[in-house]
Amino acid sequence: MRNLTLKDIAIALDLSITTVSKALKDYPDVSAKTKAKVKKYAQEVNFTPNTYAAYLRTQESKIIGVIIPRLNHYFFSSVLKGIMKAAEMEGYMVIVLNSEESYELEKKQINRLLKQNVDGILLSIADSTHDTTHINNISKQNIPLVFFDKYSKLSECSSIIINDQNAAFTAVEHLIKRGKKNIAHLRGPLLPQNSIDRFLGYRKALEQYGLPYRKEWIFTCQDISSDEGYAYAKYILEKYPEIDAIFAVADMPAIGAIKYLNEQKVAIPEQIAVMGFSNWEISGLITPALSTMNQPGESMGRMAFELFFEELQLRKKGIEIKHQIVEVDTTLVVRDST
Amino acid sequence: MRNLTLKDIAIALDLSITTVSKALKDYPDVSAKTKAKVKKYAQEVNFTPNTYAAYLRTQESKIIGVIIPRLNHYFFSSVLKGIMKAAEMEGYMVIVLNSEESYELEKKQINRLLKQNVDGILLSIADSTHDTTHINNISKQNIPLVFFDKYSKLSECSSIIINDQNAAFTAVEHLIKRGKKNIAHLRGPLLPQNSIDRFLGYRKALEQYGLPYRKEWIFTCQDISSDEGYAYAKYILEKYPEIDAIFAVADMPAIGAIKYLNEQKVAIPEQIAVMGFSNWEISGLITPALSTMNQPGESMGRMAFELFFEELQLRKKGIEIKHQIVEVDTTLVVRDST
DNA sequence: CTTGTAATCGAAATCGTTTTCGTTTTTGAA
DNA sequence: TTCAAAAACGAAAACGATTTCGATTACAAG
Repeated sequence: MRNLTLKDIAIALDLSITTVSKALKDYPDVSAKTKAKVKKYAQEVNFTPNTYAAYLRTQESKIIGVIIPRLNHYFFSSVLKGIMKAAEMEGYMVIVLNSEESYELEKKQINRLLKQNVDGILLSIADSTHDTTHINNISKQNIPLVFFDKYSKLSECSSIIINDQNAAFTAVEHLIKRGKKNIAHLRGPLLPQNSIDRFLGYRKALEQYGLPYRKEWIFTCQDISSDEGYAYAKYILEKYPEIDAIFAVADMPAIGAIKYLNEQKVAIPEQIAVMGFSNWEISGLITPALSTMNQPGESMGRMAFELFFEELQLRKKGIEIKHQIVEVDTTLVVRDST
Repeated sequence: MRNLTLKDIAIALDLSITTVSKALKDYPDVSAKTKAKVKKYAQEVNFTPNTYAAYLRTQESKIIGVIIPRLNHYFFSSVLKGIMKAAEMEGYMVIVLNSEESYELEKKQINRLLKQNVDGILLSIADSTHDTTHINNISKQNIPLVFFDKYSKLSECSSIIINDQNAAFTAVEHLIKRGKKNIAHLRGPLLPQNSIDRFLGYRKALEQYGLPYRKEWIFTCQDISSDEGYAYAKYILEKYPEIDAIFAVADMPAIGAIKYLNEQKVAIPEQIAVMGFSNWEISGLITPALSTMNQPGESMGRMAFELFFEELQLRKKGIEIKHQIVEVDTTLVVRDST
């Protein structure tokens, strides 16, 4: 049982293919009677135009591509969920690709999407991406591109992000208001702007509250894993017993740190407070529950799609597009670890 | 800059479109010289055939659809990761849809995929799905369907699953070997076969080791959430202080239970041991680390794609397909909670 | 120098939809 | 009744790749 075509309908109703097509698309040169008849029949037999044939003429695939750097990762899969829900409302399908934080893979995936003729690409740049020529290829093909969460200052396009610096500032400020004076930072790697910004927010908070910034209290997590948090917590406890708080670049290292501190029966938050970043589902479930900054993944996803969709409409109308950088609010989530 | 077409190459090399197409597909009636010339040029200009145009003739979209019931869920996003990696190796793209465990939405998503003319569908049935006529529509359209993790006995098609009953048996057996005698079970809802099977495995282990099965020690988690685990742990502690172990249908309720037990300063595993199911990334990071059954999501995803791909090849060759039910091994992961 | 065969190549139809443009029919006014 | 304008419809040409089948060329044998 194959799908019906316009031809099938045309034969059934003794009309031409042209008229059927036009009736379904409400062309003005089809009579109201004919339109009604065609629409009724199409409804009955559950007809929808073949998207591949339609593409050949319209050059619209009604498919967008999404590239995320990590798949089984709470924040990114939340974003994906938001994207998919918004896409569905406008009748779009979503092809998902994984860059695994790899520059090479990201390049490859972008090319795959371009070859697939998607109507737009939503991208969260891989940590290891150091240049953007592959990304600029997207603009050359003249299809909308929207960054989410991680973006590149080198490529001019719409983005949906959080203000990492302000959020980190808020987080560290919270630790300070809790009376903490010696705050270490588990920072992320050098490449994604996010971890730089969070680091800057950390430093700014120290400055503003007159606390000394100590370089040796900055520890870099290369893959932002719990293992790193665990190891650094151990190192901190042995080497810098005066440290009374840890601000981690993400929830995972924070959770790893808590695990080690729990094992050592260190009082959290009394002896050492721990602050995460992102608010993963799990963060409220560990003991002690992790204080963190909430990053609204799902609505970021929805907004990313909406940015794409707006841009597409403008392009169709030939209106010049001005790219928007939308900053989403983060909120402080205070739990038991601070 | 639009994508190149066969026509562009034909003009550039002063050949016909036909010959270019045939050269690229290694037809025997094209001379070796011409083939080499065409292939070299196609390589240089990075030509790949337009998939939409190709589809019209071949009826192959090189896209598969995946429907999962939950997106920001460690196990399912791991499966997705495995599917996508395997699909990429065979040049397939993956459209992902979310059923949100809803029967209605699952129906809708299947129809969307059928209208999109995907080459195959990989499906993990929603918990609330009670009949399968919408699934049988897929067979009517004659496209391969593969179940993963959750499946329906009513629809005959290939599946990649674990043996839930045996795995649950192993889990409970482990608790028994640890000397636990009063083992409660946080079971899942009545609909997905998985939670029934896990329950049966639990009961079988009790029987086999001569422990009494007590109906009032079975607690049903409707959405398999940590909140439910938390609440039931509280109830258990107050009402049945003799219970010395909890086997949960999944990691999330187990984590919720541990959270409550931690708050009440109950010794885990001495007073109450807790056993999960699935082995989420986070399960090893809570305190105490959760013992659980490992469910290899990523390789299940890979194998699901492979089942689809094999079936597709057979169909192309006109060979009759016999559906396979592949059972993947689970492993016992012993940590600190038992 | 024919002639038959094998090796190469290309014209054209096809997939299903969209859209331009021309044709037919209807309508209303003169 | 006649005729122009408006309304309704359909033929046909795209879109880009695939594939059938016919046409051309090359080559060897007679």
